[in-house]
Amino acid sequence: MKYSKATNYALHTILFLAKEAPNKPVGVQQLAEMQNVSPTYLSKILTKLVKEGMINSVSGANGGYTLSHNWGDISFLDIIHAIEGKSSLFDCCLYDDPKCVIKEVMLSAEETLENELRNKKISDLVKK
Amino acid sequence: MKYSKATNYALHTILFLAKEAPNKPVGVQQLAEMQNVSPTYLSKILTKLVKEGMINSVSGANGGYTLSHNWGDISFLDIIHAIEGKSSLFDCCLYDDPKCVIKEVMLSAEETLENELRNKKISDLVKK
DNA sequence: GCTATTATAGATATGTAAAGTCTCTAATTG
DNA sequence: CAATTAGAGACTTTACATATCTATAATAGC
Repeated sequence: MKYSKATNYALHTILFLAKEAPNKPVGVQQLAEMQNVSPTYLSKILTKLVKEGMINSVSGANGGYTLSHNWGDISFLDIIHAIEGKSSLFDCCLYDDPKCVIKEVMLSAEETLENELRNKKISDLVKK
Repeated sequence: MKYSKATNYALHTILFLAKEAPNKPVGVQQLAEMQNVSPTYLSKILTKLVKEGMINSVSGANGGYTLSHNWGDISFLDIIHAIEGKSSLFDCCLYDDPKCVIKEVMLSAEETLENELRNKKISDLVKK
């Protein structure tokens, strides 16, 4: 099990926007070159972030992507969920036994992980 | 990203052995039926646990799998590592920037997760 | 309004890893 | 020796991530 490269691209893109260009739009071309990934693929990833309201897109010449106004609240977990989906890390017990003790342990661990990622905001990394 | 079904099978198998048959060998046939998985596939998974010393195998008639003598120490993390491998959940930064702040956050979160899973022993679930 | 630029959408392709099967071999019991 | 059981290796199938390609839609600047 691994986080996807797409998540990696999404995190780095948002961090870049926050650090380098909080206001003016940056084209996917530039963002893609920086990360050595194809523009069309990155664009597909960024569209997910747009739909979740984390970034805005502007079509047309001099367009690109900007952070949404409330970007200060964006957490690592938000970005991960936007890209990877929100389903549980662990699918246990074919017939979905609600009392499965293994499931309980795994879900509790997952919650701990999510709490830590929820408390880490992109804006925390910009301040320094 | 998800934990594999193989991990699920491994966890359930070890818990079953701990609860129902801490000493006498149980054949893969029976273990597989319980979990609705093919015996050869489950056997492949259990062989990994044998190699990590968590369970023992006995060939021949009336053979099967038993827990190793020190099974009381086996943690969720041990089993997960045996099946999924030990590599990091997050591969960041193509050129492996050692100062990447995103990587730092992700690795720290992963460590938190692993700590919780390391502290959960299979034996904790048997006592109740 | 025209053209260049840029994002979005959809279809399709490729690569890789998980999940599972099949068959043969090795070990053990009785 | 025969029956039973685990282990090993080659192989297949399935699913999903990772793209790529092409066409469409929106916007800016002239």
